[in-house]
Formats: sequence, C-alpha cells, structure tokens
Amino acid sequence: MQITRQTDYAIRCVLYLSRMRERVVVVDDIAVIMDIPKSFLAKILQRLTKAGIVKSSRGIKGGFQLAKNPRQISLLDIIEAIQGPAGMNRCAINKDICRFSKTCTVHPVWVELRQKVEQHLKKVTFQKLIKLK
Amino acid sequence: MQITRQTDYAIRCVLYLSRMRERVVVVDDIAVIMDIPKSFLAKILQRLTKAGIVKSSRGIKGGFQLAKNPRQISLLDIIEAIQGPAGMNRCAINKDICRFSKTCTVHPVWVELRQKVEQHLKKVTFQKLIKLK
DNA sequence: TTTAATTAAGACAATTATTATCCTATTTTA
DNA sequence: TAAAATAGGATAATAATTGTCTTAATTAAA
Repeated sequence: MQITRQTDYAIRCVLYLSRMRERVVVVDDIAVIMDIPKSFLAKILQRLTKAGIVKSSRGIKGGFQLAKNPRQISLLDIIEAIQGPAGMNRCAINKDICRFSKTCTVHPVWVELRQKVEQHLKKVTFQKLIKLK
Repeated sequence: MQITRQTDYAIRCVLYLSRMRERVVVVDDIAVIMDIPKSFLAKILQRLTKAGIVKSSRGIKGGFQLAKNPRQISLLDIIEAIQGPAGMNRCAINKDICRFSKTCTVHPVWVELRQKVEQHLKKVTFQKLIKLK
C-alpha cells in the first residue's frame, strides 16, 4: 500500500503520545508540536480511538493518551487503523474485483508480498521507534 | 507503493506480449483481448516503449512486440516504468519532502521496506509468470 | 447549576491523482 | 498516394485525499 499523509500524521501522533507516557494531551498541542492541521488531526485521532490505539476523555482536563503500552503498538496497527488492509494491489485484499483473478499468475505475487510487508511492519513497535536514536 | 490500475494494465499487456513471443501485435488486439481501454493502453505502451520494455513500429504492419526476452523483464521493471520508484512512502524516495526526516526514526523502516519489496519484485520475471499455471 | 474546555460526528469544500478520451501529427508499407 | 498504424499533446471525467467548519455531547470546576 501507499502510505498516505494521513497515516504519516497518525504515526507522528502516536510517536508523540508514546513519548508522553501516560499523560493526557489535547489535540491542539499535538497539532502544533507535530505540525499537523488541527481539525484533520482530530479526525485521525477519532480513528485511532476506534481502533483502540488511543483513548480519549472529554471536557476540561480531557484529551488523548495511549490505550496500550508502546510495545504493543506496531506500525502495521496504525496503517490498518487509518487505511485499512495493507495490500499493494487491490486484488491482494479482494480477489473478486478482477475478472482475471481465477487464472492470473500474478495474483499470488501480490498476496505473498502483502504477507511479507505485514510481517515486517508488525515487528516495528513504537517502543522500538522511541528508543532508536 | 500502491499498484494502480494503469500498472495492472501494463502488466497484463506485457504478459500478453510475452505469450506472443516475437510477434508484432497492434494496440487494438491487446486492448480487446486483455480488456483495457484502447486509448489508455496506447499511452501505457508509449511508456513501456520509452522504458525499453517493448518496441514499436509504425505504419501498416506496425504494432508492438517485446524488446527483450521475458526472462529479462521483471514486475519491478513494469512498475518503475509506469509509476516511477517503488517506495511505499514518499520519504523513501525523496527524504527532503519531510521536515522531520533528519531525526525521524521511522524513515529507515520505509527505506528497508522499499528494498525488501524491490528485491522480491525483481525476482518475478515474465518468463516465470507465463510458465506458471 | 452554569460555564468553559474538551472530544464526537457529520457535512462539505479544496486539492491532487488517476483514469480515460480525442485530435492532430508522423511514419511506413503496399 | 492512400491506408494503417503509432506518437504526442490537450483536456475531460472520476475518484481519492486532504482539509475545514459547524453543531452536539461530555466533563470538571467555579
């Protein structure tokens, strides 16, 4: 898959929250510090919340914090939360969109590749990302 | 990177030409048989020609044929001919587009992944693709 | 109990990328 | 010279991505 800007933002955001540990942070702060348009970030945080990666609280003293240990969050988790399944080709996600898929000798290549990429991204946790210099 | 429909068409097209061996085929035939919009395919063939993957001849008796042995053409060649460099994230192609890239701990991941994907796709030649059932 | 600060949700606008078409050269062979 | 083919450029149509705005709901504190 192509990593979109939205996913890049999401990664930056989780990176920031990972560094903040348990602390609750408001959208505004993340937006300013991580250079992300505020109302766009708000949308992204909604998705991350639904995916169980961050948790939100409303009202005064509200904001966002990680819902899990950074060790338990991988790059793949973020990508899937924002973009959905991580296939490089649509047919690696849903075979039926292509009328050649039954006999197509290329199709298995996309499937293998998807697996390879997913495996790789699953290993990259945010604990690793914040510890690396 | 995301494989676009255009690239899928290009692959289909080269697959067809590979099966045709040395024979010269006109755009119309490829378009009909491979289910690709004709004038779009014409554009795609121009790119494949510029990339040295197919060669064209004009006039009556003109058309397209492979410029190389299918053994020497890989999926990566087609992707690069149509979409350009094969990074999943823009920053894996050009570091400078991101103002965080100097200290970004995620950046190396995209670079590794790009290499991994390229290696994989380079190994898949059209000889293999037409021999597989 | 009211107010201020926060997120939630949905509609929509703007921008960019992709897909597709069409028209006019140019080339080549018969 | 005519017919059949590709080359190239302009442009239209569609879809995806990015971004904004407004209103509602929630919460803590004054």
